Amino acid sequence: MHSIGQLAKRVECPVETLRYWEKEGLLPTPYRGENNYRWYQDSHLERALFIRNCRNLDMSLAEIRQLLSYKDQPDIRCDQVNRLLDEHISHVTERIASLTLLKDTLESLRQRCVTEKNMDACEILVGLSCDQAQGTTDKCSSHLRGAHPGSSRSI
Amino acid sequence: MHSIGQLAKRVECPVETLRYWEKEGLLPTPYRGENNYRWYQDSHLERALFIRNCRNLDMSLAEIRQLLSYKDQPDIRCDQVNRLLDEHISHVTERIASLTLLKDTLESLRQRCVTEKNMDACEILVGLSCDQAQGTTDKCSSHLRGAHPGSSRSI
DNA sequence: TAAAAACCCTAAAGTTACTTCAGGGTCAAG
DNA sequence: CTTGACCCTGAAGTAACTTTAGGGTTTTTA
Repeated sequence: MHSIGQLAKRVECPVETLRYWEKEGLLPTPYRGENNYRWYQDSHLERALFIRNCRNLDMSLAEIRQLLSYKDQPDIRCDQVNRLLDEHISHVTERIASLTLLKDTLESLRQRCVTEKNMDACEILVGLSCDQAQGTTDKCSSHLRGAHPGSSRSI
Repeated sequence: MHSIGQLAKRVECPVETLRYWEKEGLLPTPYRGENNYRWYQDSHLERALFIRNCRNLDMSLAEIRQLLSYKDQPDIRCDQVNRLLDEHISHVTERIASLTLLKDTLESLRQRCVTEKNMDACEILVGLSCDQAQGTTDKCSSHLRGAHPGSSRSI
């Protein structure tokens, strides 16, 4: 039996995140002591590790929910797991490609101003003001986050 | 003079986004007709294009706000613009590196299940349940989004 | 000319995956 | 017995919108 703090240490995530996963139905509700504290079994630990591993692999909670539901039906075929993973991999691949394009655009934009000029002569600002589409218009990545995520998931 | 719908077409973004940028102080409040409709001038168009271009380059609204404030002081030196861009480029570079690592991990995980097994024998699920940290623990990218952004910014 | 379609408005809530905050119990150590 | 570490809940905040609800206006079509 682990307290929520102990579980958090083992899983290397904040206590609040565990409570959040529980509220979202990803982590089963644990036993409560008479002081209303949560007490977790090893099965909870395993599940929490699974979730954290998936999150480290940048899967969404929706994807993880899917995966968990597959996992809870041991008798069916696992090709759906394979498919989910394949799709996730292709999303990541797409995102890499789009960010690489982005980087090229940013670097060529940066090249336009190598000397220190005044603002009104800065070629970067000129480049940004024009009507041509700059960078990826990003039709692809409706699924993958871009360049400014929330704060980190460190312990 | 453009109506908000016309501006949205030119800028290739939803009408709601323009109203949002205005509320956030990025786009100046336009003239209002007697029916309370917004009417934009060419200066608004230019500004909106600037913002959209920056967004296409995956800059945050905070970064854009900075850039716009530089732009509004034509007499000062533009080295701050260069610095902002350099930082943004390095964020994007970091994110690419971390996603590339991620992809490797995902692909090696995917290799573990090439045949169709039952769920309880699926090596992928086994791999995801283990205690070892999988993928990037992502200490770097407190600034760059990951793999699941909001819905796209298409028109 | 009247009704339907297209366009405009505001304010508020929803999205993701948490984090932070406010306010308050519980427990072990000194 | 009090200080600090730990636990609880519920609500609000984060980014950059999107969606919804509810309601005007203008243009088009029948």
